[in-house]
Amino acid sequence: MQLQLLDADYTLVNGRPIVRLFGKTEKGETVCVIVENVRPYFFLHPREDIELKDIEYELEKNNLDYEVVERFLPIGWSPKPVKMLKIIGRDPSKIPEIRAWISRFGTPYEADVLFKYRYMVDNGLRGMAWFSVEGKPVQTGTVKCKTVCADRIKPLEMLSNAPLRYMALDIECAPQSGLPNADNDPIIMISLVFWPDWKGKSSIVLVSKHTSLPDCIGFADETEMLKRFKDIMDDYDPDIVTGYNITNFDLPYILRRLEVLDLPRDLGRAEKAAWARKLSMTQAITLTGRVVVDPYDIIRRDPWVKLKRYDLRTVAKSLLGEEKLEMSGSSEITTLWKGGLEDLKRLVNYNRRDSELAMRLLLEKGLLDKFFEIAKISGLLLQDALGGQSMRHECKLLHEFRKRNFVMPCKPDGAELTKRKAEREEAGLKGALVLEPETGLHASGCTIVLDFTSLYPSLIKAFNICPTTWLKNVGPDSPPHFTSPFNTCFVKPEVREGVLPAIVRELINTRAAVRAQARTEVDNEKKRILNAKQLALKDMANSLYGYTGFVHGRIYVMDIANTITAYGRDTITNAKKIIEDNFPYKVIYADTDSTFIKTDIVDLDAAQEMGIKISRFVTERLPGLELKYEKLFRTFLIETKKRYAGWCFEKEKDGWKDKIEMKGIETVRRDWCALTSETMNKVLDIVLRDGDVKKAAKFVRDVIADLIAGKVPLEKLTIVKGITKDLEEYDGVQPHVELAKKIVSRDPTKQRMVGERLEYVIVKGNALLSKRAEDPEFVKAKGMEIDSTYYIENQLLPPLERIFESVGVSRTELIHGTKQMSLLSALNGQKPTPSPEKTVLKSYEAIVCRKCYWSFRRPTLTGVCPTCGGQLFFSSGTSLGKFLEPTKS
DNA sequence: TGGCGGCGGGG
DNA sequence: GTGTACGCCGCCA
Repeated sequence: MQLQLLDADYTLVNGRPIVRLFGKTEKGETVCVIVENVRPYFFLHPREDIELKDIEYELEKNNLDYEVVERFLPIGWSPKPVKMLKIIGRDPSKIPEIRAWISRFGTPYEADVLFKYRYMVDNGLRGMAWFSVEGKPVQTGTVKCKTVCADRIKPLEMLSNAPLRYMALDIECAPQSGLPNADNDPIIMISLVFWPDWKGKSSIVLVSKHTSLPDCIGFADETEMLKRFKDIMDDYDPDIVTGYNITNFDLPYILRRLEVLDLPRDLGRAEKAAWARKLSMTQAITLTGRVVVDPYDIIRRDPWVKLKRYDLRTVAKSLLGEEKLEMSGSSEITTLWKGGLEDLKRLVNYNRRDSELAMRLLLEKGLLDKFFEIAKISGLLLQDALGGQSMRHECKLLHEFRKRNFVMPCKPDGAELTKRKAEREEAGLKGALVLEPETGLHASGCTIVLDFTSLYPSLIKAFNICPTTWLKNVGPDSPPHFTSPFNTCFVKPEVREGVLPAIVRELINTRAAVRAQARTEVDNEKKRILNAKQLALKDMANSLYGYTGFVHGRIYVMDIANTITAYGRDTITNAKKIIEDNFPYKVIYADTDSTFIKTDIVDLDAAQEMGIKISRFVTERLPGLELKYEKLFRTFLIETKKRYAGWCFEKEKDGWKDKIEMKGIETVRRDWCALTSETMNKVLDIVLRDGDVKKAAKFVRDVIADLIAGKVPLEKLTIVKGITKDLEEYDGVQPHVELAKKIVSRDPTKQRMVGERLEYVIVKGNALLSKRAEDPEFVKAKGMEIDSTYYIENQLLPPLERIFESVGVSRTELIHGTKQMSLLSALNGQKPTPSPEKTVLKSYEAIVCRKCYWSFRRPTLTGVCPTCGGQLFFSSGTSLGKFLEPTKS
């Protein structure tokens, strides 16, 4: 039988552990493979002064077996392995105790590896990978699916994935007041969406009162409903359980309700009760044999998805173009629940839609694809592959260390952690090099961006950087080695290839092969898997460096993390020098692994050609590394380190494609109103595409004028913030909290505002700013006036000022000529006339008339503006509008 | 610049 | 379950 490994756990039978592997056949059947006769173990490296017989006595006393084995120590190069004890126990859960007392004899290794992983690693099994089983069917009474007792298990190499069953769920509850509390507030409704269908239905809504609405099942009460919910779980038997924010809300809530109502909680494929453990903020839910997938978790952590908010409404809208149904908070749910048939119908539809959206996000956006591959590469079970980065590397390293006869250190305990943190505090981990940018607008020629491909992984590989190759003490007898810019030494690969370098090599080579394969693959399903796989390989390679500097990691050695970044800084500095020594261009900015080269080339094709030429030139001179042409900016504006925007051009099959690209300059932020975001975008657009700073400044003045004239619609001025706790609990004054208090005092039916999301605008008045937050509807109804000064000062100008300052337009110039000028000056006690000395000049590309904004390439002979006689000042790129050649796009 | 405090998603 | 772990943003000094 061939199975794809979906999940695993262990359980004790007659005091002895058995491993249970939950696998899927090619046809989608679920099989639980039972493995007997596996014992927990770990390694002990005894102290020099300890005699074997000292330990032997203790081991015997505690009914433990042992073997003397030879293993390499993980930190620091040594030519020979050392003698260690492999301590073999019986009950995995007893290992921590054993480890605690045995530590007085030496250093334990791998004493904290989860038992299921111990087995998997020892047998070459990886999550979502295939394996073959020979065995006999058995009945256990504890596992709900077909069960086989294994005689022989062998890992297999297969690309395909078994068909899985998905179930999305969403609950509703009607709290009496405020936030729902699982101890008291019942679940009123559960929507379930199935893929593929369950009994011909794609969805069903369970309702905790009698109803005859279509595709619904009504029950006498919550208890009956929950009983049926579990029955459906067992009957449909999903592999994947999903739902929006289910890990943090729905599942823990359901589990608590089952507990309160004294109902069984075995929602998985075995007898074990499902359980939720609280981490720092998020929880983790374990359903044996199934995988809980929360689209919220995945989307929020996806670096490609940048949204203002990550609620289901925003996410569904932007990723699926789909709307959530209208519902104005939990108080409305309670109202509808108490209402008539139409109300119930609306609630049911609302409930059903949320499950549908979660399911669609998961399936249509292929959210799991990459994680399947991460599981296969790292060896983690799918459930764990959905978690953080560190576990992936830990698992991968465990596999690779074992293959080479190395042992893995345990995770740091509290004392070790304190030590590491102190060490870091003192010596510090020096990061990447970020060059001080030449701020301002660069518009006279294209700015070329060249990136080192996978810089840190390449460095690890090129210089054999690894704890296992690290020469702690270098002497005349030391084997051939590299000496790093951090003054650390690593033996050369011909002496021994490090484990990290080997992992990186495999990841990089496999990725290249997978990408090549993906290009020629015609089958769409296979192509999708291959693409997910290359992304997973890239993720793994790029985050390996991070693991070497991860305080909670098993191979944390600050010297190694420091070595990698030191090589990185050296590399980028070298690249800059090579470029500037050999080409007539300047590197105006560089960050970690990318360089920005300013040229005088206006033609896009010529600029790209030059970029490729430079990248080849540099690559030839830096062995083991590749500097690659990335993209070009026709115009490029940089404010500070890490904050820039550019008119980006990328050549595609059907010609040049352009867009405005921004890094660090946020045009969307949840505490900004729409007007700010819109104005920011428009300003960058004018500056970069038209190259016309004066036009951009005028645009801002117009917006300010509209604002003062009250012509800006309220919707664009609305700021949204949520009330998260009882109003009395807030200390300090915040606008939305003050508004909530007002709403409560105006409307006695409103009790608590917890959980409400408030929209507000700031109105004119003499009171403190926070006290002047108002409900937009109330403002409309009462015809109140908004506080334009607030919007200009606090919303519009701060982000805009930074942009304009970098192109040499000061705040005073920005608002010059608007009524606001005098208004603000009066407020700030400033002189109303712009003072030229205060004008910020950072980049000098043009000379502009202060009065009419006409611009010149050189200072005029008279020293004043020939058109209007106005005073001239230096600016950057202001005259661009006149000499920018139209491009092919 | 750095440290502190609050908040996220869900109903 | 042989585990014990956030990370960003705004405010204020």
